[in-house]
Amino acid sequence: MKQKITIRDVAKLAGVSSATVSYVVNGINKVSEETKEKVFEAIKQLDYQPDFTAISLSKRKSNMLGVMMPFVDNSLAPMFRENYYYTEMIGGMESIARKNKYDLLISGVRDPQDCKSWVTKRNLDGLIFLGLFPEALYEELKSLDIPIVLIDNYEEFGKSYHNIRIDDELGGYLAGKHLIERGHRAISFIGHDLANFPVDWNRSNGLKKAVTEAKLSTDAITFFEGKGSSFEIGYEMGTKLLELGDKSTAIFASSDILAMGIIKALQERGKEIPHDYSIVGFDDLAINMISRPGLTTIRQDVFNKGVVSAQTIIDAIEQKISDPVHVTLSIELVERESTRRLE
Amino acid sequence: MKQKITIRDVAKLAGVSSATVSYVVNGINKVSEETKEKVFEAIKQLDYQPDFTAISLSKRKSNMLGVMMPFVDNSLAPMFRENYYYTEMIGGMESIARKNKYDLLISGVRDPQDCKSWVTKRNLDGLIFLGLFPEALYEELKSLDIPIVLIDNYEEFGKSYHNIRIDDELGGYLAGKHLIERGHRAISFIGHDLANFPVDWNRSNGLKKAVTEAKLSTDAITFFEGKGSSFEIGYEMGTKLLELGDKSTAIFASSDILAMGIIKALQERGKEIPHDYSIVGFDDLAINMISRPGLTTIRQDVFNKGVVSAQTIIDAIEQKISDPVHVTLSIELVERESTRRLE
DNA sequence: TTGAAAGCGCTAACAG
DNA sequence: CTGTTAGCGCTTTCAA
Repeated sequence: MKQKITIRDVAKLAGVSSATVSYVVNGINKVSEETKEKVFEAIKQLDYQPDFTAISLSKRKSNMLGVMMPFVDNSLAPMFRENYYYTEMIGGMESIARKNKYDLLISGVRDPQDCKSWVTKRNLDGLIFLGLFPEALYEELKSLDIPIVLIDNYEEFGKSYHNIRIDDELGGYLAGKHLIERGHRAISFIGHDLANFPVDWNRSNGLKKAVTEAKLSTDAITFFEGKGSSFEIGYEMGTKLLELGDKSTAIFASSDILAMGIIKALQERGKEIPHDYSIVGFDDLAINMISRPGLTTIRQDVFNKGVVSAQTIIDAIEQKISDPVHVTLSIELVERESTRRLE
Repeated sequence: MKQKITIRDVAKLAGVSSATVSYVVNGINKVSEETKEKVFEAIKQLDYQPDFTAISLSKRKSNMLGVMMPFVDNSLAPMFRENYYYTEMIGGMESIARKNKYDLLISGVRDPQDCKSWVTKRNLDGLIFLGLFPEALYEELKSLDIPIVLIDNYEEFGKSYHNIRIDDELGGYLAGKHLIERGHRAISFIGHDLANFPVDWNRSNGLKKAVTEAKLSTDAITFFEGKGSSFEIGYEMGTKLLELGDKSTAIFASSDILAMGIIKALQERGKEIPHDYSIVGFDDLAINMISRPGLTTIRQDVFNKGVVSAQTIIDAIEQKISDPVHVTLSIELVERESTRRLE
């Protein structure tokens, strides 16, 4: 194996000290043009690559970002396999990270200790949290003094961190309004554990708001809660809805993937979408293109959410911002074929 | 910010030298039980976390694995957004990596230089390649002397690296046999640039084999080649197939996502699956659950492919293997509702 | 069985 | 403007 080219090799070849090389490499402006010239020449000749590990050690900065994902069944596998929401967002983060010469480290976390030690061991410069974690985790991390970005967080304690989200209530409202305007008077809401998941709770709340605004009784809504937000759960809920003989004409699902599961269940039982049920989803992920009929949904730009999150944390790391940043990204209803006007 | 706890703090508290602490931490067996005891006690008391960066610098080993993904349109975004094949596989890698205390770094590469410098800068211990890259890249990397795992590679030069793949030709053969046994005598193959993508070429070749074996003329197959393997391309190809007035009764698509695009195109033009066309896909990704009718496909365990790849590279890093390992994982045909027997 | 000390490659006072 | 030098936190000879 070839010997690694170090800053000293460059220094020697350029006939200067390693400090000078370091200055040049880091663009510290106190080196004469002439010397710079020589150094650059030597760098090119040797194909010198500064070692991030060493930089990291001496600067206490790794240029690495940690991305925390929730475990499902003690593993991240289901996340990667089925949570297209997260992978799409990670795509956005990656693009910004690379542009700024950061690398992304992705991990699931068991307990706060684990997480903290991961950050310490790897010298991570910042942390992005996808999903909900126990408050103790954030508490534990406070002492680390690195920027933290929370996505879709509504917790009180979350306010002291950077926050990137959308207006979930507005999303629910738009969905509700869309259905009500099309004559639906009995709507089923299908979401994930409303008591514990503020995102779904807010979406359902938006629906309620639309119903109230239209001067309908809130009985117009039937609530179904699953224990998760997967295709299978959607399928389960759809089946349940039929079994219960629910009389609603429209369904608002708190995520696209849930909606797809519901649609499958309904279609398998001979129901036609949108003839028998109008359905609205949420997110507008890339998988939507697969769905037939095309899914009417509340579109959020998930990729961009990743972009903004990564940019926020990098800005924070590089001291361009200090106070917690709270960003609310825009959403819109996209009408496709899964909803219809009730005659 | 709290001062970082170093090995010296532990040493001091335990009343030993830092070298001794290092021995204990690394399980180097030349420390008396008694001293070990004291050291462990001190570690616990201080909640000492060895710093990977420092370890990395002094051992020249980072415990980080690089995963290279191909760029699409100069970005990884489409990969994360739509290539469920890769994300599913990354899930598998992550699980093994974490178990072995490795972290995964994911990157796209522009040119060989870039890649090499990434490895050098980050001190990566190993590299996994998803997809096809120019040969020059691998050449460039040779001098780095780190283990490299290639996924789905059929190139001649790939033989000197570790290789994880399936028998793609067998897959094509199984698909073809399935269709032929069900009475289909005119089959369209839809794949990605056969001249340059051996995976698709092998799959099509398997189909040919089945056709030949059944003593049919190879005219029985019509080939369609798209420039990619996405839903959109599938849609495009499906449309084209109809426009050409192709008389085939069955379609073998070289990936599920392609198949879904094809199905969408056909269904939109009023064709019924499997009544008008029987369709077989390839991979059996999680998105398949969305498809209606359920897609008959060649199932490979993509998650497991990630697992095996990661395990292989870790074994190589830790010197448990030396010669290039070539693994061929098993596949099977999964029959669902998208294929039918021709009467 | 333990410790002193010289690195690993780079940065950043400080001195000149 | 440039160089000297002391770290960053850990490993690993080598000697005791």
